[in-house]
Amino acid sequence: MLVAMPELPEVETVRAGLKRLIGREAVIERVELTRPDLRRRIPISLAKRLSGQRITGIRRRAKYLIIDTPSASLLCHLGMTGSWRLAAPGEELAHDHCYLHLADGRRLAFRDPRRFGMLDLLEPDGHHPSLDGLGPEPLDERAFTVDYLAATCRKRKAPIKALIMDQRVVVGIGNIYAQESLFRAGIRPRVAAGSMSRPRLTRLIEEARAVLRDAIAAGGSTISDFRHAGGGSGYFQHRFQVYDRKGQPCARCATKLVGGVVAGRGTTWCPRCQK
DNA sequence: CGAATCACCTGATCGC
DNA sequence: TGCGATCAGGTGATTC
Repeated sequence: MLVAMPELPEVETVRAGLKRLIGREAVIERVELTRPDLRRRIPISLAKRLSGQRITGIRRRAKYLIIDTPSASLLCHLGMTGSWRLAAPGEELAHDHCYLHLADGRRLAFRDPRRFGMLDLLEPDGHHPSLDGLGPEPLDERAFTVDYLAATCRKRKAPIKALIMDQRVVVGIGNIYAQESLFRAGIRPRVAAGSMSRPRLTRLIEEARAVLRDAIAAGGSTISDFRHAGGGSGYFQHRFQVYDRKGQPCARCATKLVGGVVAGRGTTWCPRCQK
């Protein structure tokens, strides 16, 4: 089965799903933690700070989900395998790490088998070590500009793929959407960032936005243990053109796709379409 | 400083 | 059938 990890479109889909699920008047009656840590320790004050609080909003920043309350916010990263779902009464799955018991009797479950995710408190001032220093949102046309990207790439010898996956440069793009963006833009992943021309960077920005928008519109991509908020049925399986397709024919020219390790991750590209 | 490498973790897959 | 090795990847720490 084709797999896709939670990158910007998937997190955005979870955000939208949770928001619809929660509705207008949701109150967190109680927070139940089933373990003290994920990849990092979960603060013991988290349950106390969020219990009894009304949910005032659900946001996304980069690949982070933020559930706001007047007291503090819940900052959540899905890591590789994190998911939120509406748990059926009495349902407890392996790797359920946190339950938000709502005042209306419903229960939201955070599950993350691999525990690469994160649950933390975000103070009302909005500052957090994981958020400070993040780059612009790729869909923010005022912040993620070709001027900005060209200045960032200048004199950098790292592969362009490494740059666009670097959350300090631009957020939300992981191994999958980096590969898809580069394919669509006709750029080889190993090209040195500093050697990219302005027109090519412009094209890359456009294609990255396009593929992210497509995936959001399609409801995010998915993996076998990834559930959309609400656990709905029939979630869409996004069609990738290069990710995990090494050895298969290019969708555009039918040349056999090649692969290697770029920026420390498995990477596939078309040797003919991408220069 | 930039760039590369490793650690974290479980489940899926592969070879024998 | 079973079992060990390998791989996947976001982030953050470490190394060069």
